This record gives sequence, structure tokens and C-alpha cells, in this order.
Amino acid sequence: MLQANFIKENREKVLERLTVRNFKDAHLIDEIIILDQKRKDIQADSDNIQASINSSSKEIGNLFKQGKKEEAEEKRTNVANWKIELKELQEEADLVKSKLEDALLAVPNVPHPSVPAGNTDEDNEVFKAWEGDFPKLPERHFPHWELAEKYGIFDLKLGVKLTGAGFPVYRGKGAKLQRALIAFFLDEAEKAGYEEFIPPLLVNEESARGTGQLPDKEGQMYHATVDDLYLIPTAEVPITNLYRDAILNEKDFPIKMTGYTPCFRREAGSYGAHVRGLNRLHQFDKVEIVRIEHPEQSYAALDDMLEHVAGLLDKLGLPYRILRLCGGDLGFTSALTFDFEVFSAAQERWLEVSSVSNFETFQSNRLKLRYRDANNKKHLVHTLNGSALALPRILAALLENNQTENGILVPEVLRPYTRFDIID
RNA sequence: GGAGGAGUGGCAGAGCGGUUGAAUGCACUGGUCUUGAAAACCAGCAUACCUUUACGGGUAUCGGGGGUUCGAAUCCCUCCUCCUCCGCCA
Repeated sequence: MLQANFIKENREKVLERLTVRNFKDAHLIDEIIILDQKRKDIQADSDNIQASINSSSKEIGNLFKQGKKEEAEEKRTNVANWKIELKELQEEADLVKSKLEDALLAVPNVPHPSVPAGNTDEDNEVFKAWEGDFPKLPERHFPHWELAEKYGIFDLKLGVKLTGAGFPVYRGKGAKLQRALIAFFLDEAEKAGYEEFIPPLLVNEESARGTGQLPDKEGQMYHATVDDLYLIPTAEVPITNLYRDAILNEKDFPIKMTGYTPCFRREAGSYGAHVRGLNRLHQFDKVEIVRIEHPEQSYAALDDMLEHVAGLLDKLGLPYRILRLCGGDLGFTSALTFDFEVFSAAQERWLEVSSVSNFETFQSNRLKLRYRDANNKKHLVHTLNGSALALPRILAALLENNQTENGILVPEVLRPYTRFDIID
């Protein structure tokens, strides 16, 4: 959520940058400015009335002590009238505030200057293309879902039996490979200075609001209505919320956190070839990295995160490319996002395995997450996060790219974790 | 799940209807003293919003929400959290 003040002071710039993501609602922007002014006016009025009530109350107390009953009674009627007035003002204030909140919630983050205009994923800019070789597959090769069946790596039909579509059951070496990837990613994050967390998988409404899942995107999350809790769609939610309502010192930066969690997404996806196998699931595993940064450092941090994710893919030997998302494809809360896609050789497709974003102050405003500068002034921090990495598509690409006549080869870096070299 | 008790500033801890945004101690910051440090002493030290060029002023906040009252940290209702005991349980 942007700050009303920021919008007011940067009206033209905000409008201009938002056109990059096809947001052109100048009316909404102006409404915010008007509502915010109205809010201030009402508060000034009601503060004045409250001040009168407060001082009268003190006088009434004194008058009673002095036995001046009549004067006291007179003031009491005054106070009663003010209270009626105050109540009306407060009702108006509540209305204005909720309208303002709604309007602010409808405004997406302002894209970074480097974000290209565009409507769909086809307009994304290839920030770093793959210049290496693509895997050479054997004559007879298979997409990962057929390999899964052949080698007993995961079973979607069993998942349907237990739960429903989109809930895979990993088994045998498939389960071990999954566990190996998680451990590998966490170890790499630790080496890069990220502190590991194991957060709750259910969060309350406040947390879901903090990172921007609520309101608006409730359809995306599984909701345990009896207890009013939400299954997390990503570790970003609990981990970023660790710092909700906090005031940091400049020396606390950078804050680097990581965590492995299962992720749950309701999004009733389409069916067909593009979502077959592990391409799109309701439950999947992911290691996430989250950073809380000084505003001046946040873009350097973003670069650092890109490097980290690229390093993981290099070590796994997967061909990948990096995209800079265009305005139309950019998430609502993000100022700048880079997607990583790996090439899955049997499907002959690029699969998104990571999304690394800088939210600038869009989340921290909601989270009330600030820092104190050298002059003791408080400012909002910048928050960032990225997948490092999402497991299913990594697994899909590994299976497809590493298949041989004799089985599927495990990448060198994972062998200490799996303790087997080949799935056959 | 049952029965009790408690939630006050960064921490500890007073206050239990009227200049109490809140005593006191610790911590923290600045100063005096000191060759330096410690100690001692003096001063400052919550958050949010509104207002002011500035100095400053106003309002709200004593777990959250609601109520009683001219006036609530203090009384009432409700929710949350924590502690103790009992039950259940990986």
C-alpha cells in the first residue's frame, strides 16, 4: 500500500509510472488526495471538540469540589452537546477512513524506472539469456510425469485419492531427492548469510494483511474458517511478518532470512499440457529468502539475491534465463521483479522457478516496519524476497534434463544429500 | 476441555474514578567531574495522527474492542494472550 502523503506529493510521477502497468485511473488518485485532506480536516475539528470536553471536565470537577453546583450543571449540558457533535464527526471520520483505505488498496506499487511497459509475459525483457548448451536427451526421452511413473518418483493419482488434484505424493528416491534439494538450498542460503527459520504454516488475518494477501486475494489461500486461519501461500508471509510492527536501528541492516515451507495455493488453474505433472500444484515445497533493507541498499540487495539464485541453478547444472517483468506482468505489490526460468528439455519449455522482487515500502507501510535514522527520524524500510528455489519445477527439469538410457543422474552437488547417484 | 490468577513505557514495577502520559528503579542518550574509565551528580528519554516556517500546541494510546460517567489505567461487558492446578495428548 502506498502512503497517501507520497501520492499527494508525487501525483504526476505516480500516474506516469503506473501507466507502465496499465493503471491509468487518475480519478482514484485524486480521490485519495481529497479523502486524505478530508480526513485531516475532520480530525482537526474533532480534536478541538475533544479538547473542549477535556478542559470542561476538569472545571466541572473543580466546581463540584467548590460546591458550585449550578455552574457545574451548566457545563455539563455543554459537554453533552459537544459529545453529540463529536459522535457525528467520528462517524464521518470512520466513513472517510474506510473509503480512503479502500482507495489506497486499489493502487498497485509504483514500478521501478527500469520496468518496461507491456501487457503480458510476452513483453517481459530477457535480462540474461542462456548462452550455454542445452541438454542432449537420448533418442527415447520422456516428460517428467512419464519418468515419474517409470521410476516411482511421485504419484499424482495417489494424491487425488488422499486429497485431490494438485497434491502429489513423492515416494522412494523421489522423496529423498526432494529432501536433498531442500537441504541443499537451505545450506546454500546459510552460506550466503541468511538465518534459517521454520515458521508456522497457518497465519492469522493480520499477517495475511501485512504482506498484502488480504484483502483481495483471499481466493488464493486456503482458509481454515473455524479458527479463521490461512494456510500460507509462501514462506514470505510468516517470515516477513516476523518484523511486523517493528522499529529497527540502522545498524540492524541487512536482515537476511530464509526458510523452507510447503506452500498452499488454491488458484483453480486451467487443465492441460501446461499444468501437467509438477508444473502447477496446490501444494508444493519452496525455500524462500527474505530481506529487510535500508532504502539506499535495497537494489544492491536485489542484485545480490539474483546472484544467489543464479548460483544455485549453476550448481545444479540447469540451463536458465532471467527475465525482467514488464509492467503488465509485475505483481501488484512489487516495484521490480526478476523471474528465473529453467529449460525443461523434454517438454521443451521454460519453467518459472523463482521470482525475486523488491517491494520497496509497499509492504513495510502495511507492516508498520520502520527504522530510525541518525537523526532519530523514522522511515519505512524496503522489503524484498525471492524463491531460492521452488521445488517442483526444479525437480521436473532435473528429471527431464538428466535422463539417460540407464536412469536419471543426480547432480553432483546433491549426491552428498541423496547418497545415490542415479535413479533407476 | 475444566478451575483459578494476571496483562501498565525498552525492562522491572507503583497507581485502582479527577492536572497520571502515567511514581520509582534499571537500561539508554547528553553534560559536569576525571589524564582516561568507573562511580557520583545534573539533564533528557514512548508511539501515532493533526497543527506550526520554527519554538511549540492539540488529540489518542496503560493487551484488543465496546460500554457506564461531566471525567476511566482505575468500574462493567466481551475477545485475545500469558501463568498456576486438573484432564487429554505427539
